[in-house]
Order: sequence, then structure tokens, then C-alpha cells
Amino acid sequence: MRISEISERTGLSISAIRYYEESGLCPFVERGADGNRKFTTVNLDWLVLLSSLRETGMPMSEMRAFAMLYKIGDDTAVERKTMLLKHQNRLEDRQGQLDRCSEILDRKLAKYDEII
Amino acid sequence: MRISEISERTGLSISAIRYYEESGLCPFVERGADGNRKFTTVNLDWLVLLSSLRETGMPMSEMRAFAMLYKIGDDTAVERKTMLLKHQNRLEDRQGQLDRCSEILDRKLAKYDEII
DNA sequence: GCTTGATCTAAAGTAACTTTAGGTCTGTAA
DNA sequence: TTACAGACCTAAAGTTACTTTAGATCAAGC
Repeated sequence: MRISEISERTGLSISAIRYYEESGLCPFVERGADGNRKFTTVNLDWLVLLSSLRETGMPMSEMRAFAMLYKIGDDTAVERKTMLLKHQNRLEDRQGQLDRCSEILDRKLAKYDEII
Repeated sequence: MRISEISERTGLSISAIRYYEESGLCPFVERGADGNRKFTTVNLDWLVLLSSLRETGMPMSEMRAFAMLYKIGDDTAVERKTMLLKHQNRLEDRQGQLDRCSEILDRKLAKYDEII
């Protein structure tokens, strides 16, 4: 696949994909004879995962570490699992932030309705 | 109140509070004879709100616009309400991101369990 | 009289991208 | 067959939202 197709399917911008690849977050991307990046479905799946992790607050440094382990292979499965479990905790934190903000907004909006 | 107390109560860092005030996101902060910022409970409440909005993805440009309207006064209540409603939509988007990521993680973790 | 701790400003640094500028290659319409 | 559009490329500068660093001020306590 070409980079534009990956962009459409992951929701990542073309420049973000290039940036991720240059930064070592997306290993195993090859080049065609024309010098253009050639993505496999494995690359696509990986970037779908990264995109979701990033959207929900995993820092790039952690994604890079995760990618390194992925590159090494199956031996690193336990470590990678640990990283994903850590991210699950982050999701819970974010959930809490959303809930608290939602409450604050409900109260504020009620007050605005009084004023208006 | 002093800036350190505001920091503790809002969860914002001291430098972030200064940055917000310099950038016009937090109007009506006065100075003591010593030149130090003096915060009222009104300032505190405002910063608690901003902190929650920021945490959940409202960009600074929008917070600045919101602060401008707040500064003008009650006449702008309708516009400010509209902005908060827009942010409620953002919360829903974020909720979707969290849910989708949570599903992806559950599936990934199950796969890791098979490998390990 | 001196150090400690809290504040201040101004400026440089950082993360995660985006935007811009300039270059290559391919396909197609004139 | 040339010329022009589109998709790709790299390198570098710009942007957002802060943090960190450096150096200055000032009140309080030993």
C-alpha cells in the first residue's frame, strides 16, 4: 500500500506516518524502486494500534520502546503486555477526567441557563 | 491565595498558571505590594474549570476566546454556553476514542496471553 | 548578617507534529 | 513529445502548550 492509503485507513496524517517511521515507531517498512514507502497489512495493523495508543495519551517515548520490543520479536511478549496493561490504567485515568469534566460542564451549563 | 496554593488546588503546575495568566486565559489576577500574584477564590474556580477543559482537549486558543468573553461579562453568557456545548461534543469524541482503544487492548492482551 | 524559601521575569528547551520549500517520478492530455 | 498535474520524497523551519533554567528580589528565621 502507498502512504496515502495508510493515512486514510489509520486516520494519521501523511506527515505523522513519515515522522513515526523516521523515529523508529514503525519498523519493517520497505521502499519501492522509486524510493517510495511500501506498507504491508502488518504495517497497517501496527499503525492502527499506534494511532489508538497515541490518541489516548501514550507518549512517543513509550511507543518507541514498545516498537523496539516488537522489532526484537516474540521473546518480548511479556514486556509488551506489561506496557499495554500500563496503558489500560491510563485509559482509566482519562475516563475519570472525562467524567469529572462532564459533571463540571453540566453544572456550569445549568448556571448559564439561569443567567440567560 | 499564593500561586503555590492555587497549584495544589487545581493540579496545574506553577509555571502553567503563570503561563495562563500571561496569555490572558485567567483575567482579574491582582498583584500584591511585593509584586507577587494574589489569587481570589473566583480566580481559583476559574482555573479549576480551565484545568478540566484543558485536560480534556480544549485548545488554548479556544480557552483564550472563552476568557475574553468571561472578561466582558454576563452579556456573553449565550456565546460561552455555546462554547461549553461544543466541548461536550468533544468529550463524546474522546469517550469514543477511549472505548475503541479499550477494545483493541482487550483483543491484543488476549493474543499476548496465547503467545506467552 | 546570612541563608533559606517563595516568588518573580525572560529566555531557551521539549514533544509531537505540521507546514513550507524544493526535487523526483509517472501518467495523461494537447 | 512535451508539458503539466499528482503523488511521493527530504530537510528544515514553524507551532502549541508547556517546562526548565538562569538570574533577581524579598521576607522570615537562626
